[in-house]
Amino acid sequence: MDVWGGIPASCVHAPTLNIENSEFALTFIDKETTTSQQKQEADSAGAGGKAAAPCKVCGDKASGYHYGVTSCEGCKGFFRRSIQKQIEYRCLRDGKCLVIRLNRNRCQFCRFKKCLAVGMSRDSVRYGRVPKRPREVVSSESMPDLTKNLGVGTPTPTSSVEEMDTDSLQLELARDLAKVVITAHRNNDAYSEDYVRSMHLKAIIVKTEDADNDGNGGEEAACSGAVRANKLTALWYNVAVRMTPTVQQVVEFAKRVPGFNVLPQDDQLILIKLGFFEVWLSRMGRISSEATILFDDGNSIDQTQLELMYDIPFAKSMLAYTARINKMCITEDEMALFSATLLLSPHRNGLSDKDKITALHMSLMEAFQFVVTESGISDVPARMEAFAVATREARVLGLQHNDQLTWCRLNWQRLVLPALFSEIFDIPKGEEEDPEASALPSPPSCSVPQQG
Amino acid sequence: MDVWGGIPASCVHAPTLNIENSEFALTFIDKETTTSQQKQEADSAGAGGKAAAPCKVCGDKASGYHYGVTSCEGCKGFFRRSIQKQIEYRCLRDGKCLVIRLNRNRCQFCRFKKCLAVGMSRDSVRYGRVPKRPREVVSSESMPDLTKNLGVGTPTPTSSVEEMDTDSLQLELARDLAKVVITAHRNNDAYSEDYVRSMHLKAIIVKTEDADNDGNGGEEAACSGAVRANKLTALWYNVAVRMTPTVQQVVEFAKRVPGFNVLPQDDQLILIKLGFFEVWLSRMGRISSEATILFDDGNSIDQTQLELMYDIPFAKSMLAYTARINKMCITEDEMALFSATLLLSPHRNGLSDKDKITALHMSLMEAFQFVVTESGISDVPARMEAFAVATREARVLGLQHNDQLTWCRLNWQRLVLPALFSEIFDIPKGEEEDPEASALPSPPSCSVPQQG
DNA sequence: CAACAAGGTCACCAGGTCAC
DNA sequence: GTGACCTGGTGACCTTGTTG
Ligand SMILES: [Zn+2]
Ligand SMILES: [Zn+2]
Ligand SMILES: [Zn+2]
Ligand SMILES: [Zn+2]
Repeated sequence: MDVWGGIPASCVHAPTLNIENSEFALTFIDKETTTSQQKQEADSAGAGGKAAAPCKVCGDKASGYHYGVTSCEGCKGFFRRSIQKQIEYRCLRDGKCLVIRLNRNRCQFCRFKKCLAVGMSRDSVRYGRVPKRPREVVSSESMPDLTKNLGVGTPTPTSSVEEMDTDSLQLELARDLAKVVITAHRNNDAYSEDYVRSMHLKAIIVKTEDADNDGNGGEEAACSGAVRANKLTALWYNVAVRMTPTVQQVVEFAKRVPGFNVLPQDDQLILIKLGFFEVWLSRMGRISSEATILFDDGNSIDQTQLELMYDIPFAKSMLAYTARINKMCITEDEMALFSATLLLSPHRNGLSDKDKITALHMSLMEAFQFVVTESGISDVPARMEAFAVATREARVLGLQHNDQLTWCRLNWQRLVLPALFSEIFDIPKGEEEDPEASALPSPPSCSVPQQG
Repeated sequence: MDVWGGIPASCVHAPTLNIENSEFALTFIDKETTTSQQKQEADSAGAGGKAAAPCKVCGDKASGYHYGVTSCEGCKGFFRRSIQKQIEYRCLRDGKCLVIRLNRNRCQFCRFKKCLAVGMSRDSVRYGRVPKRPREVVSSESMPDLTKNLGVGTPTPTSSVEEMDTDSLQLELARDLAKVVITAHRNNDAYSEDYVRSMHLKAIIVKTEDADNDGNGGEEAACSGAVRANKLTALWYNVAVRMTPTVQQVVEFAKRVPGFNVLPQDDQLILIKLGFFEVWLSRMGRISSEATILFDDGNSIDQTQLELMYDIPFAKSMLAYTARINKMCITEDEMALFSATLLLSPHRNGLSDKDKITALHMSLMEAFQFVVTESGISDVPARMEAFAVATREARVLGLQHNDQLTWCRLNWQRLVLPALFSEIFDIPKGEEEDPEASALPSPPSCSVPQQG
């Protein structure tokens, strides 16, 4: 067979082919249908078979649903070892290694980061037989106050996220959606743009007002158990008091994001509970520097204090993230859409109506892009990519944050925290019989990027 | 020793090839693998007594499966040290030293070369327990859905796949496509990333081996017709011999790009014939400088020689292009997608199914963008634009190259060129005479790792 | 029960070590 | 610089426990 001979005249000068020599020519473009056929039968199998599920972490063949994520045996084992032992991984490069099957073992740090990023968590385990409808385990128990806050209202002009046809229609919808989200943000944010601008410089000069007003003095005290506990109690109180109003704002904001309040109540709760910290920290980033986090009342908390409340890597990550946000000089319109996309994340564990949230998220991303485009910035894709990077970083922080609350959950009895704060972070409160508090998972604590 | 002028005079007219006198770095691959280690393939079966598995590099007793190859402790350690430090080896002889246990420490260059040739690579490591059941890899060559989607010609699949939205599905497809293309590239490229890195510096120090030592003295000699013809004959021979193995690799690569082999045969041939030079030159750019083009056997060709083979502007353009590519520090993953987009260019003349190729090209561009994004580079759009510029430059070169072959096509009778080379560049070739043609470098079907 | 996932197991290999 | 040897991480299987 003359593979070269079939070429159109325009391409061929002399269609002579020496079959003798060109044994490569024969293996060339020839058949090879044997292999492609055999793999088809192996893969497709029955109609609609779902044999080829890739690992969400590395893309290898997944062996099942491990720690809340479809993953392979390797990543499963790796994640298990990582959370069992207190392993501090470290990236030898910039912390952005690509994690694929071929090189997943080159950088443990980035592999673990990817595990967290795709949602792996000890809390996300699902035991027993797989449910018919996608459903997972989360502490979705009764939530009196928070539930009440969410209410039942449907006052927003929710544009149905059903069918979208034309590009222009899509653009129209994106613009409308953006407008609604921006308004919702403006009505539920303590900061005006001017306020942010005025505080921007102040953040640098504001003295760190120490929160330990318990009179124990020595800030570098050896942190004996008692002293440390007292300090922590005061710290958490001061932080919680200043954080709690934002919970209210974020809930109100979420309610006004079109489509949010038609979601199942449980899903709404999950989105708020798991998304709040990311949104809060992003808001903080607007006026915080890389040395401190500044609250809206002018008080700030510095790295030392954060390292006391959380662990050192996480504190550093928090500050790195706020510094990143700060550096981006995000406009309030962008912050509105960014917050919405953080909240309406379809990846949260336990969501029952993932499809709808995915659709919502897509619409929000379009609106986000619209806002960025309209802002007149030169390089829109770069800006969107910067937000994507920030989103990933925020997601990792959000996942880790849950584990950072162990001390609070263990010492809830000595803490004085606003009810809403305790609820949103699953911290035990009085009147609840909770002898199992000690059975909470121990802190995996892991590793955290340190780069700026 | 002068490689480029090293063709015996008797070869100029007579078709008898004496490859013994000429460097042929790639021949050793074939020689070794086919003769001494034929039964090596049986090790994967693992049936019964497999007592003495020989090292694929030196034949010593292997200690296991290291870097994707059954090898001994010595070669394992040698390869590890070679890729850890930036060691540049150099062969003191002709680059085809036999590597066996007794003399494996005689020439590091040839030992490392052999390691690479038998498939040693960081990407090929196999961790953990050896699978008892033959492993089913998702990626690699099994992508029925992807192929189907690409084959239909609609880059935006609308069919419902599980519970994925269109956007993430498209991203999923891009990722899968990228994975397949990258695997195809890795399996069909003489250079591993480690090899490129190790050769990178060497390119600078390699001396330009001049071609004119034919005794005519003055290098600026007026190049009388006969002299020039002899020089050109030798030059073309040496270049062609070193270029030809890449043809096979590019063909194999193309065949593994999803959707390629469902194209009409004629279109496949057109794409390869018109795209090969661009892909080849891009590959060369990885290890070439702006002064020379370096082949994988360590020999290089400089501007003067290029100007002899082609014309002066084209030679300059070639070197400018390789310099550009070199400067971009393209990763192997990027090279994979870049090569694919070069090959699957819908603009080639004579294509019958342009629509399908256009769709393929679009999908590849998405996968390309995905790879660049995932690489963690800061400015993705700028990077993509750089590749777009390179693509345009390559296209111009590809078009011009066809005209640069005039001398070859006119003087085909005095030339001795590999059949495949003549075919892909439409250089006339004598009828199937040559009983000696079988002495041609046997098809280097070499070097494909293919671990089990 | 059957299906399914966490955790354990231990055959494996990358990388380091240190007499040569 | 080499390679026999060691240590620690890896992942294909296996065991144990949970859930429908
Ligand atoms: Zn994995
Ligand atoms: Zn890394
Ligand atoms: Zn060996
Ligand atoms: Zn040598």
